[in-house]
Amino acid sequence: MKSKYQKIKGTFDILPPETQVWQHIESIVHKICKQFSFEEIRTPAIESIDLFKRNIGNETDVSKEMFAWKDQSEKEIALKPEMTAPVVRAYIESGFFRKHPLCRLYYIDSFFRREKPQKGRQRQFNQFGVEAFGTKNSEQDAEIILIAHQILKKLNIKNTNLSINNIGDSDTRSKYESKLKTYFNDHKNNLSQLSQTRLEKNPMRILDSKEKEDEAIIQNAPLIIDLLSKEEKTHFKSMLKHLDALGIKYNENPYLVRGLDYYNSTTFEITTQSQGSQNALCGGGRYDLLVEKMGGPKTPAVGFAAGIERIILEAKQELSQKNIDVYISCNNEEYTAKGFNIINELIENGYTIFFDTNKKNVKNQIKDAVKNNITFMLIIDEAITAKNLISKKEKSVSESEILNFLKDQ
RNA sequence: GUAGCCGUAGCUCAAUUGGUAGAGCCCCGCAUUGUGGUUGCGGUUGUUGUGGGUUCGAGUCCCAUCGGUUACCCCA
Repeated sequence: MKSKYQKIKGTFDILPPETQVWQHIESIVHKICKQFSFEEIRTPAIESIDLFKRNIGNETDVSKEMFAWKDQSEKEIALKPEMTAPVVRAYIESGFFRKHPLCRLYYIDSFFRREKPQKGRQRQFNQFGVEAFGTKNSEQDAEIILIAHQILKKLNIKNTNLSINNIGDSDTRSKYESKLKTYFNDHKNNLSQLSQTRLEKNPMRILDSKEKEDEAIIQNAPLIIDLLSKEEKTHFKSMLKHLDALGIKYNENPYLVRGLDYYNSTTFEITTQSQGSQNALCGGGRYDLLVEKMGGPKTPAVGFAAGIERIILEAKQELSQKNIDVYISCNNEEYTAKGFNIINELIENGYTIFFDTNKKNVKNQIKDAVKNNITFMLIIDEAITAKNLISKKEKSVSESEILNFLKDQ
């Protein structure tokens, strides 16, 4: 049907029965996070635009892709494009760190980015994620990865690939970036056309290149791990040891270096092997300096975020049928009050009912009930007929006998 | 932001070189079967995404626009 209105570009409705899939994922996230003693945080959909501009990364790129506007008092507002900055803001603003030296939070929420929509990439999209503040120990990095691993496992997502790297501090990174630039410049003529333009704008992107001619050059590129401090190397090694102990398979990926300005030390990403460029399910890492940069006390932190839309593309879950216990037919207006009283009692006793307020004729109601796999049917008129649609038993009952009839079958 | 492809009933799709917009499923009703996953008959649903243009005539050709999709850019 043609609607007078249509949804905004890059947004989508989640309709039944697909809502079941979303509920399923959300319940698993809640459950696993709580098992690890992470607590849920919810923050506003809108924030001051500076929160993101200043703290996420390249200022112009970031603001270009945000939904932002000036409100009536000329204040610049943005719909949140991600959750780390709002969580850190709330963490500092609430003084939470005073009560909880080790603060562990998780969220499930919608975010907004004004990008061109693609498969698995919408303008309003949904993520869940966790953030742990207060320790720089490698056990916390490993626990974060374990949570992501457990959630994906419970969602029955197979063929995932965990890539891990350590990118050191921002000093290391800028050193590495210039080293990389020099290296690629030396091999400029052999690089693909695309990568030659990247060389000026974003040399680290070349490491992700899919062009064949770039492969060999990338393989011999300098590695960031060689520039790491002794401390960082130890941290990295012990985290990998924890993962080994857990039997979690990983890939050391020295090229996993791009990302936000605020990341340091551990970074990781979980991808699937299915095709297409949008294959990252989950990404995260350490951001030990962000809390301090945003005006809080010096607090190390680590976390991840996972895209629910992409996970749904991977988790091909079977939809369960509607689970209705009792089909109610009450077509005679004279007995509507009686019908409603029965319905109310069934609900209070935990039954799921379907009341045909359309008042189709009884024959078609029976067909309807059978088609929907409903076991019991109550036909309420002057008398009440209770039917078991499977055993085909049928009985005329009084109002007080209904519950017994349902139990006995 | 750039480029390619696509848009017909609630869904899946037809419609010859431009010539009366259709089918299946779903839904609704009637009958039939042993009142129940059967079968038969009948019925509803469209400004062919929207707006212009060419033409005697446009779902079909042209332009614009909106939306979807794929690749690039980017990816918090």
